[in-house]
Amino acid sequence: MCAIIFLMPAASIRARVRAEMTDEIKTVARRHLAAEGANLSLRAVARDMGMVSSALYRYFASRDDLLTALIIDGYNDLGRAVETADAAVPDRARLRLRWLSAARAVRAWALANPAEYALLYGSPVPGYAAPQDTIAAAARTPVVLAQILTDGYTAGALTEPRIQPSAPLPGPVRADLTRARDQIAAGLPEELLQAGLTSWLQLFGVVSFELFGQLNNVIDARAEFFDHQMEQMADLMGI
Amino acid sequence: MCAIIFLMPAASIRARVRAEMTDEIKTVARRHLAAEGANLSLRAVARDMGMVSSALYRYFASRDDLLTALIIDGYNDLGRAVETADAAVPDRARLRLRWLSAARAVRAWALANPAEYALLYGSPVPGYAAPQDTIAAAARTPVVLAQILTDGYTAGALTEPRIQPSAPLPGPVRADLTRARDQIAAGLPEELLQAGLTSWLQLFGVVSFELFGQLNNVIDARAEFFDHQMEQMADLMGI
DNA sequence: TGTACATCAGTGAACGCGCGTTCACTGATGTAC
DNA sequence: TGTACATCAGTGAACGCGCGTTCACTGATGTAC
Repeated sequence: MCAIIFLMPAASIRARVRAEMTDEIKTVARRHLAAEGANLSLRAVARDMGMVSSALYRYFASRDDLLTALIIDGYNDLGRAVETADAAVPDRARLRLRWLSAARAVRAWALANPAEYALLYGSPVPGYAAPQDTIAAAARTPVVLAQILTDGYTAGALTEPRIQPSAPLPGPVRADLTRARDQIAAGLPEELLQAGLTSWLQLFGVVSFELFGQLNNVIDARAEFFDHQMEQMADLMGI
Repeated sequence: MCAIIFLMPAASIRARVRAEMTDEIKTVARRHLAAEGANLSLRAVARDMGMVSSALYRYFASRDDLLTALIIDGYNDLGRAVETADAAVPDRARLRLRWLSAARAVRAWALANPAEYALLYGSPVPGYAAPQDTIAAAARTPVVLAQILTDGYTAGALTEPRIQPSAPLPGPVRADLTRARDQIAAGLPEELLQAGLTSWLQLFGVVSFELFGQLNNVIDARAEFFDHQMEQMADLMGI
């Protein structure tokens, strides 16, 4: 018993320290990202940690690997925030409230972590190609939004978007939506998913424009504007 | 007469060569932007032109100045494309067609000039602050979109968005819209401008998501999807 | 019309930085017998 | 329980690059008298 208590931790202490170091590197890197945009410098991170730059290679095989880890963390962090915001609405049938809550969580996270947001949703970093590993993490936020619609549809509260588009879905688009539906929103009619997609685009469009400066000198009442846009999207989805 | 013909050009020949050089520098810089993203290197541009890097300082006071020039050119180029697309619709009363034409011009320009698009609408370049000079050029595209609505309103074909939001415009947002209206869309009701803003956001949201890779593995039928989104926005505006 | 002078584009060297990555190494910690 | 060996984190020097910007200069072109 004693042997287990004292030997097991001894075995994993190195692993634990390693995990802590890895986390600290990412934390420092995130701070640098915030200060300098996507020009992340390994040497600067190492300097900040009081290490020699080559030491980082014990934790990440390359600068790109560190970037990838930051991106995955970012998607997960945002996804978690959105999930939490949605889950915070006790009455699961109040779809509009859930949508607003989730949307506000996206904006709040983006404002709190502008550099990471830019890393995820801004222009691609030159010379960096995001690996497939990021996909699952990136999907968390859309999954929450789709779930809101699916819940409404399953409960019968939602049958089609309140606002009918004047033109039917083009065939190829419908095919894309069917595929997406089967992955993250089982059973949802394509028309509803389409309205959800529009809302998803609007959500990130507004946040990106606000963060990247396109709303400067245009809209000052940022929070009110955002809320109004999201209300409008709720209208569009019919929730 | 001969004196004028031969002396005047002599005086301006230096100016003309200078203008041509300036243009060539920008052209080469644009090519580099396309290849490497926002990490524009003066030395690389000079190398490509067969010049020594310090020679560029005869034309641009600094790297930031060159970037600013590229940004202004970009906004103007995009604006010109959108203006042309709008003007290409002979029947000025066909608002929906004008909107679709202008929107498609934005997407086409972005796909043809992805790096410049990223420079204008992507994450801000680290350490670079866009000067006020860019504002007028940046406004060209929104002005076209606002003009379409203003034309419809002036002609009486358009009185309010076809889709009434469930909530009225919040006061501060209305104030922002009034100010924007007085600048670029004289006489337009705030509600219509608001619908236009939503469409503007959606337009650039879709284009950015497509360009920055967020639609990968989601939507393959890019052009059809885009058109459908824009039709939907036309519905929203009531044009 | 011809000459002296001013303007200007471009050169080449230098300053003072930065970067990612590799590699042989030291010394501490963990493992197996 | 003690000892020999293996694993691993971190070092420090180096490689081979890159960058923006300044500055004194040359030599051609344009201007004024």
